[in-house]
Amino acid sequence: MATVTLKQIAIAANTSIRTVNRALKGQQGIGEAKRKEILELASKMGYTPNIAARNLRLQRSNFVGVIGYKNIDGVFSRRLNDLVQRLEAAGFYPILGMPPENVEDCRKMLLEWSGFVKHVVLFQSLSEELRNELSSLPQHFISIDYESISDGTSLTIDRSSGVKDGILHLVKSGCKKIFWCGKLASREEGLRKALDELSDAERPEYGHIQAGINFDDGYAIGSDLIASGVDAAFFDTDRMALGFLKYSWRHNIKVPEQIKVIGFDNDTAGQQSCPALSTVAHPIDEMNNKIVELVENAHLEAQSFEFKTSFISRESA
Amino acid sequence: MATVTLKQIAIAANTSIRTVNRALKGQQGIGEAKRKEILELASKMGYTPNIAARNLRLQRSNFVGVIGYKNIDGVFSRRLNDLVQRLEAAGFYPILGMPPENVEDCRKMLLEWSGFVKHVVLFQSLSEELRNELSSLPQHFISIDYESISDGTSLTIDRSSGVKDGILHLVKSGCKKIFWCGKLASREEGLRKALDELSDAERPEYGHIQAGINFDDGYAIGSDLIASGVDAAFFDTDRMALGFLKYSWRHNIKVPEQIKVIGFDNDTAGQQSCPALSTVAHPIDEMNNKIVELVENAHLEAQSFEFKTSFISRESA
DNA sequence: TTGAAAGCGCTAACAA
DNA sequence: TTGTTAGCGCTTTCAA
Repeated sequence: MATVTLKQIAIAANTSIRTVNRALKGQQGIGEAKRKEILELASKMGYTPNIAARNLRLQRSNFVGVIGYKNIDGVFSRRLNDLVQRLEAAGFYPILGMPPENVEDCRKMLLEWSGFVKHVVLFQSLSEELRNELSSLPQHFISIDYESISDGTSLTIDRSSGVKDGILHLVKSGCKKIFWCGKLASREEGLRKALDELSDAERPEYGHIQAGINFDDGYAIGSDLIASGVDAAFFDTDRMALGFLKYSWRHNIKVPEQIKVIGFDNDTAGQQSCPALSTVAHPIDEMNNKIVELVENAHLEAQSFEFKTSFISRESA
Repeated sequence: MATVTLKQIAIAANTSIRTVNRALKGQQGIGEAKRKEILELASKMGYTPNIAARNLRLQRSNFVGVIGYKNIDGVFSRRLNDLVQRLEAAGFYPILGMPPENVEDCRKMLLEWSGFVKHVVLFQSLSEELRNELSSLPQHFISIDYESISDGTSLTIDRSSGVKDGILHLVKSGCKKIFWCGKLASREEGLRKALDELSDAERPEYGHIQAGINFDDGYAIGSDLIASGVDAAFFDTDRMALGFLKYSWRHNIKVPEQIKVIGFDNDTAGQQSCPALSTVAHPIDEMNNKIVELVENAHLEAQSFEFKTSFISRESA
């Protein structure tokens, strides 16, 4: 912890705190000789300003709370990485917290942050109970992608836009029978939009396999999917699509020749898979820009913004 | 930011700050009736203690600086994820910083943290210039895996142990000709140790392909590696091994039937690849335990500790 | 040009 | 049982 203080320098220089402060801050109203002397002394003594004390005095904060996913791997890690860089460029640093298990833990964590943090970015869906609890806390909440805290601002993601483009891409590539695998309503909405946009002649046959959204789930539905005789499948997540890729690899099914595959999330693993996975990407840059803007300008009113996902075509479709 | 203060409650309750403080802290020396009244008032007014002020007064800190990799994806993200959880359980929260580009930026960042943070965990190799600079700062540095800051403590990883076990595993599986692909000395050391440990009869033929350590590099050396007629290859990183997997997939080479493959890092992508990648894992749990221990006990003396990597056998070898 | 002093919100020794 | 007060390290107003 900071160890040498203004006072100590003042004593050593046989002057007042105010004068030392002037010298250090490069302010007017101090003789050149004295300034130089103090500066040298400060550097010799290894002075470091205590920003915590400064912020207390100035009622400022240079930290931003970030509450993330349990599993930092995956999309969240890329989002966070980008956010950290942008915040840093603006002179802010993130304080990281895991999403709370219960109301108690959550309250405790945020109280530990109080006085340090004005804004908290929430990358996590929270129970209504928790959201109510939070709205009574002094911080301003920026919810990413989920229900906003009352009085907080929210940035949401339109997942359907990228899915729609993906499906249209499949149709343009000649697919006649497309299945949706998974269970997330946000994805289905994209599917629907694409189908609605197509004429009766263009519209492919469409089906749905209900399934979980992890690697193993994608693997598990492999045989059903193949049995259905589809041209193409859209999966709720990349992990899931990767699971299906594993299935088709084991059973000698060629992707995309026999069946085209699209995932969702733009995970790193999908960029490196065989074949490389076509996917839907989150609007990371745009959202993070907005977050930094809100933090910098200390916007504390409730607002909301929406951002669109986009389709990325790679080897699998 | 916290908005209602002890003073405000004191005024509202028509008493002194000290009494309010006693009530809130559950301390002795206050009448039951008064305590109850104050507690109710505080909750009605939405009081939140300002921890920044408390810490300033108590000369304490509940944050830990963490300087990470540029790219938070990969091993680092898993390490960080685990560390955040452990720190939180101990009542600490990480402040995240990107590894600095230059001495200026680094100094600036750490100065912004002063007063908030006693310990800074460094997950990044730093130039000697930077390390010297840091040793003059008030924080205590815990270097993970790299040259330590003078007066700091360091936790290092013995990468060779896991590599050695991987190679021995290959030999036990009957491999007669093994190549090392990459360029990292830490990996070669493991190879050497394995070869030294084997008798002349057991020792496989051994070769080396010099290469970069990314996905594309692994792909690029595919043809050379196949041409060499090896039955197993060890790659410096999982990304690289994944690149080779892509090559072999494209050229219809069966892994592990024709060639066994081992990577390094235990990346998520390698758990999901086809085939699942055998790899060498970092000692994440043990290291993070030690970090939390150091932070909790406010160990400020220079120390060093070493941790071992371990081999994980999956489908590719 | 220089310094005394108040105060950010909190804790705790000490006095009443 | 209650209150006064000093002080953590800093900034800044105001007076000298």
